[in-house]
Amino acid sequence: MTKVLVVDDDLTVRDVVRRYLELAGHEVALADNGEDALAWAAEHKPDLVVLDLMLPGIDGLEVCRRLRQTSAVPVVMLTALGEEENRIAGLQLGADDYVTKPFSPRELALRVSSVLRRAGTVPAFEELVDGDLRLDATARRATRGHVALSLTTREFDLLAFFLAHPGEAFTREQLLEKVWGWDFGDQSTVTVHVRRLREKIETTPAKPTRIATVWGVGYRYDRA
Amino acid sequence: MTKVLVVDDDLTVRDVVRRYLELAGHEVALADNGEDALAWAAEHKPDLVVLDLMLPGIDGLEVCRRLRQTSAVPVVMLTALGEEENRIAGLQLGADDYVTKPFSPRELALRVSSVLRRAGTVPAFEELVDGDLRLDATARRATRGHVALSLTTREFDLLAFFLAHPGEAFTREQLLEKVWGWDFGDQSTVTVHVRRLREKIETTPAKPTRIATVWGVGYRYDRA
DNA sequence: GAAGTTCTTACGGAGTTCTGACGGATCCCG
DNA sequence: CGGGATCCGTCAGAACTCCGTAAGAACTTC
Repeated sequence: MTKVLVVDDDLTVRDVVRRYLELAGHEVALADNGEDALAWAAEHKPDLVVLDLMLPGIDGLEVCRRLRQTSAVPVVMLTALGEEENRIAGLQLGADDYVTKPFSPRELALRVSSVLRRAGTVPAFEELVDGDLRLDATARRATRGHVALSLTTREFDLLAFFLAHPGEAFTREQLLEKVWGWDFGDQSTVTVHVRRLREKIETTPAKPTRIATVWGVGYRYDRA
Repeated sequence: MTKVLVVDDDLTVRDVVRRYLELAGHEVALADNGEDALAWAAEHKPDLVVLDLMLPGIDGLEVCRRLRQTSAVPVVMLTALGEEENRIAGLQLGADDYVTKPFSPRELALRVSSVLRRAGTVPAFEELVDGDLRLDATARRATRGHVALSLTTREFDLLAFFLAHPGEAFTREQLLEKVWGWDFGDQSTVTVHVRRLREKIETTPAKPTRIATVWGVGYRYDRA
């Protein structure tokens, strides 16, 4: 498991980012200021740091500079619009990528994965396989036998989660939390996505053999 | 047997939660305030704590914090809707999962099992086995030999209870209380469900060998 | 054989899941 | 910028499953 340190003074940002990174399989630590971030990083050696540019006390640029004095840890910068000059400075200081606020958390998670891959922290290929079903997490590509499945982002995430937890029953609420990252919401969202996914991976969608309905509970993925 | 401590100031909640957790095979202790909970936990080392956020005296967050000072016991938080901020704080303090009130007791039991599994307290698959009958609580799946049994929720719960208490005779009233969680009700409900269950697990339903009728009393499960 | 108990069957309501459709949002390409 | 396609979440109605109840038949006990 890769350790990612997220540094931002905004609680909401921290929380959203944390959730998405965890969803992507990272272990996440949080800090709301530069001092704590540096202290934590010195002790725990994170695999990557997500760093807000604007911070109370020591600002992001300075944090980045100091991080680089002692390690080569990859850094992804969060910059607000109109901080162009700083962003350029950040890149020169060795930030490996940057994301502009307001940003989509999913995009951030993607960039983080991409940087980790480039840095060689994470293997280039991560596969989930069950029977003739094959899911390449890195390329975000799915195949059944030799046929490519055109799954949407959500469908891919959902199937990936199922493949990672075969034989375990989950409620819609749990799936909503684990896959969508929502704490509340319409559970029929799950129902419909399961249906769409079945449409694509089941031989007979009306009589599913892979994604089983657990009546009164939710769904369960059964290995072939 | 795993020991679970349930902390809630509402008697009804405690009672319902207790019943469902016992049904899932846990040993349950109750506390209605933080002080008692901490004292009990210090002495008895529970495997997991179900903790209400709103408590008289020491609140749930503080209880969680103190628990964590002395042990790594997993915590599942109960939060009311609209306590979003607290919930987030709870997770940061190390709650392993949370359930929002009003919650389905069945879902809570599922989450508890899930957390215990993640924590490694409990093996990945918890099975009740008798002869060729096999009942997987995690997957909520039942098989006989290699054939999957399509049990309904009630049937599953009923069979699980029987398998957990083989050779012991129960009155319909007791079953109604232990499995249904009812304090009163039509006892023929039990009769009919036993019949339906026999239909699915007995070789010759009319001459049952597993679920025996104890005339004038109720039923008893006999190991194969 | 009578009384009490259990078995069996059937039914309707409640709850759950499935299905198809719709409108908004986003992305892509011209 | 526009236009089109895709994807996503929501909804409402249909279809289905499950459950509790009732009522008569069959069985056990005395």
